[in-house]
Amino acid sequence: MPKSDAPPHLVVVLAYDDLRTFEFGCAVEVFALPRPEMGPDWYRFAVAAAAPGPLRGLGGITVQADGGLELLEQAGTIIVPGWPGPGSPVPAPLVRALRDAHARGARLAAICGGAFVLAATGLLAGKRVTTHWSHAAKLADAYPDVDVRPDVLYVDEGSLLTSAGSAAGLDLCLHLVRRDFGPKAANKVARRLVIQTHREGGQAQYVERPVPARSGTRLSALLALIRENPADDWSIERMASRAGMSVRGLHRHFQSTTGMAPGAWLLAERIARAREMLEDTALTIEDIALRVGFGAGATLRNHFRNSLGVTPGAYRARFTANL
DNA sequence: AAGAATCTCCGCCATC
DNA sequence: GAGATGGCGGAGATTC
Repeated sequence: MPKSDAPPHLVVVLAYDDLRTFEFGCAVEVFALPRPEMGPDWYRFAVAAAAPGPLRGLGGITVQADGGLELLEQAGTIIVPGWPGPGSPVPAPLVRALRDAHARGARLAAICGGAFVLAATGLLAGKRVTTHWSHAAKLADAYPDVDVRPDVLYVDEGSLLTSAGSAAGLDLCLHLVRRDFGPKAANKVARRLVIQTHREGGQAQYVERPVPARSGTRLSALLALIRENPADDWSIERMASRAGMSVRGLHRHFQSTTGMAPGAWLLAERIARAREMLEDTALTIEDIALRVGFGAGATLRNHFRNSLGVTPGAYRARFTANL
């Protein structure tokens, strides 16, 4: 977490001619939106032009950057949102600016084809890296000393991060938020993203859908198991013994990887599942309750109402009416 | 619709 | 000495 006496962490996103607007948008969505609720330490944001000259984006828009490469000198994180093509040359001044920034301690994060830009700096040698699946082979050919992993969403090598195609850029950006501000903040941002794309009428709140845990976490096997069998009896004690830790330890691990207490996570998971069943099955609410692990329909109704602001019946009616 | 039994959460401290 | 871990207990939530 940034210290409160330092100026907030500056995120600089590169813009270039023929800009990949979708990848660019991922970074904007996470880092550039005003988020007063996140407090005064939240990121500052700027767009830097990778080269002089007019900048157009895919889709025909024109882009106005905040400045040129000099912005990279103050950046804590630099994001390369795609790149026009694997064969597109990376300008020497850009390479130099990225190297300097990295030497100074800045993080470099590439979305999709942006990995080619990072590779051109030579900093990726020996590192694990990913990119869009359709470019993976080209990247590996062009840079034999880079360890290309085509099958992951993103790779965190500390100060060098890369993500797979398009939308994986969101996962990468959320990952950065989690690193900087913790899982709770990442969940908040993630939830916001969903609200904006799926906005429904009224003030209905959304279940906190937990940010997926990094695989390899001590908890990830347990979480998967619970998701497969939500109806089982998942007392805290049973979860703990499944995960091979004490109850207290389970609490702590849940908090740190998920941002929620075990019970709260389980509840959110069961409600999310119930919601899916309301949407695409005709099961009775009683049935759904049992299948997702509530002891009775009344319990489901209570929790559903509490976290979504609608009764299950009303939710189903509205959902099917909106189809 | 209300209440008693049970479970969960989390700060605190000792321990490894 | 920092960092993770485990146990305890009480306020509060949950269940039926």
